[in-house]
Amino acid sequence: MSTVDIDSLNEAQREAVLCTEGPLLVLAGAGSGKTRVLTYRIAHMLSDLNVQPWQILAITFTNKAAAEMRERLGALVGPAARGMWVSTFHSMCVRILRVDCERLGFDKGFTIYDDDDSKRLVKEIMAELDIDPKRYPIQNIRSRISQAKNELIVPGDFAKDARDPGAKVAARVYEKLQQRLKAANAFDFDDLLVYTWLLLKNHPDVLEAYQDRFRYILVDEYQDTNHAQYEICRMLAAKNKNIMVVGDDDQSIYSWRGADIRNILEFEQDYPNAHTVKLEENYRSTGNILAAANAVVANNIHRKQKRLYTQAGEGEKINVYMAADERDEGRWIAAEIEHQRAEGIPYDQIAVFYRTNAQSRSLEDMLLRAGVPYRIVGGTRFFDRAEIRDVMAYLTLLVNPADDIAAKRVINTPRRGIGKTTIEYIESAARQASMPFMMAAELCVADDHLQMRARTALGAFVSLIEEARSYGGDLRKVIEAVIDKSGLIAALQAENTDEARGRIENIKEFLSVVDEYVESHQDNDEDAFIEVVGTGGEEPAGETFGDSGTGQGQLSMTTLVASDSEGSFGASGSEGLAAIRTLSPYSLADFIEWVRLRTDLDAAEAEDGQAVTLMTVHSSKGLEFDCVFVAGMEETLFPHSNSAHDEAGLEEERRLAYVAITRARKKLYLTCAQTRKIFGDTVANPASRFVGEIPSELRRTIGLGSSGFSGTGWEKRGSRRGISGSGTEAGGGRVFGQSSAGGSRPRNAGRAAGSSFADFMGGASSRGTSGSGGGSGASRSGSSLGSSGVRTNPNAGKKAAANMTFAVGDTVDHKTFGKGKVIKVDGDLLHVHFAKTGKTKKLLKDYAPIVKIN
DNA sequence: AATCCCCGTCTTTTT
DNA sequence: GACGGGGATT
Repeated sequence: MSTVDIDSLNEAQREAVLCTEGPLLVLAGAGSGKTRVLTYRIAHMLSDLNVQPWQILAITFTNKAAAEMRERLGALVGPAARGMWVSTFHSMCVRILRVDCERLGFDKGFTIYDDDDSKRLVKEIMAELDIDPKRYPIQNIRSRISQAKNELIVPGDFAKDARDPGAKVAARVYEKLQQRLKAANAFDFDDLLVYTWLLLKNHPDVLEAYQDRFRYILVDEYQDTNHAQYEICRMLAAKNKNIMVVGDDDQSIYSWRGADIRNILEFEQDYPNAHTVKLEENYRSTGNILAAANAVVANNIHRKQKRLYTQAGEGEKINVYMAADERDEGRWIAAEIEHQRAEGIPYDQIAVFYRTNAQSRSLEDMLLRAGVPYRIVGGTRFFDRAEIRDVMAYLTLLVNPADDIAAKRVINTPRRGIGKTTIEYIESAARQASMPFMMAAELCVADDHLQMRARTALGAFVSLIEEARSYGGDLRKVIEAVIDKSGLIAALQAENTDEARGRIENIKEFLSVVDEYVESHQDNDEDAFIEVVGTGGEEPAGETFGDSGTGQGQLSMTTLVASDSEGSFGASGSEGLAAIRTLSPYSLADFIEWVRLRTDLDAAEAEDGQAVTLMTVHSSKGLEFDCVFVAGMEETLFPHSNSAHDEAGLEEERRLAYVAITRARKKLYLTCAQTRKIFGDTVANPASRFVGEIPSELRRTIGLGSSGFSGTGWEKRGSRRGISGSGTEAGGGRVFGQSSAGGSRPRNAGRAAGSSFADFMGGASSRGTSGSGGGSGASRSGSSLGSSGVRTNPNAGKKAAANMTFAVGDTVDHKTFGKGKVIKVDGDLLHVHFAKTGKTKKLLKDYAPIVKIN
């Protein structure tokens, strides 16, 4: 009778699927069929329990996860899932705010500030408040503010509790930041959560409408929720208490973003009658891979005890490759990928993970040279490119004239002769009249304090924007016209450089993103009447912020928001239910919103299919591959030195390693490089302790130093037998040769293999690895991994301050300033007085070229 | 107003 | 080693 094949589930999975009423906590180990449970549960509700799709709210963390769930649901129940809400926390908040943000004093045309925008704004504010960014680094202030927002601490309370000077400064910035954001009719990422919380908290009717609408709530990756997200969930679920949360404390890797593991650990306290289900059978990985993952994460003290098991066979051992340097590492990975491919594993079943985005460079380079097709997920994102941001700023400015950051970005981009003085003049005019920058700019056209040249240029810009606001019709055509009128393309063409041509290509690519958007939202209008259920059928179309007084053609783009009439239609049918608006393929505002909440451009990836995937470990969460490489398994990189100082940080790094390992189905490779270029310097780091935490019988070491490697790298260094004299000498020479060769090589210097063959082959140590891969031919003569950096790198002598500790009174030797005395230690920051200059310098202990003298 | 060059900072991870 | 900011130069 059921359309859902319950029998294909194991007992625990079935229990979770069938338990639809009341609070439910599902502890789902890696690869235990979590997504399957989620989708089956929803399908079960829809087809067996007569639950309406719009009564279900499924929340995920990434767009990727949301897309996957939607897809799998579609496959399971087809169109029955229409109108159901599967979204990320952030896009859910945007939609809620779009409907009722006026109650919070925002206009419906609000825009979303991404990281870069918000950073610019904070920078501006700090300049206005005359705060020295040297003393109070912007990211430090921003992260304090962000933390406060995640904890739902409003500026007033934050200021009250501010004790240290940094917090006090942050409090001032925080207060002003919120004012400025509101004036700009903008939310930053954190605000989306905070304001949604405020809305629900202060407007019981709104809250109730959503509570009535969302009778069933499902939250994925619950271990990654922060306090704000937790509160929003709690409020939404308070009435019906039908909330299911799924998570795994071992996969909590976002504490730096405010994720609070307690949310999952204390779920049972929040909901005393909560049902708990544990999914402990792993269906993904081989026995060895799972055993390795379990062994690593077992070193964490703060975790829920659990045992993940599999019925699969042992499978292959885990391969640990010791590379000479990061280029050798990339080269070997490329060769091994080809090898695996020859064995029948398709490219898209192979992934290479790394801890930091910076590592992707050398990996990319080597894959490119080896001709291995790859695609990168995340990293320097398409939408972060300057030219794309420029285009976006133009579009944003049309929809939200109050967006000062957007206005200032494009007022002189491309150059049109509006310089610093003019901009500053407009700024002060805007501040005095407390009006948006753009409005002040309009007035300044007629201001004779400004030079005629500037006024003419300004006038051209203002009318350009005003004219663009009158465009209407097909979204793609509108955007094309805006780009054309902006002069961006023309300016790039005039540059006539390869770089500029690349940028033009990117803008063209952007237009195909527009097409993609239009296409994928085409059918939204048809089912909008299911989805759009108005609280009061309001949603006035075409109303925009502030500029109604300026006359001129009103924004026809927002007039084109389609679902208005249908919204009212829906409202008449279902009184009191919360309004949800879908994205319209005709609305510029909706398009901008869509782009803003999009972090990955991997929708376009599906077609090319045949490529290896490169990404950070963080973005790998939730995915799986037959064959996984984890590059850069070295101390200071993974675990990252910034996290390795305290136990909590280290445990999170370990969970990260756990996530990486458990992505692999059949084959797992861990690689580390004996030396690596970081900040332009060659440094040597021992192998990651996480490698050593994998029982040696589960792994097989290949490559350099495989004979001498005994596993633990870090704590055993120095006592290692493998440090042979000859190896060290060879290593030293090579490092020297390599750094100069590497330095002179132009990046992306084409694929002319002939000229760079020697370069490609690198140093002597990589001789055996280039061609057929497999690592069998790798040199075994090299020095052991983990021999100290000072030894292998002659330059490192004065740079190996990392992991060293300093105390007040220590004497240090600085590469350029000579001898100095530590007079203050402030975390990683050292205050050092140098006799030679007579000055006190603040140095970061991990970066400064200093060495302790005893 | 635009460009160039020097300097310090920096790289965790993302919605 | 890259990038942005600040200052000097054109």
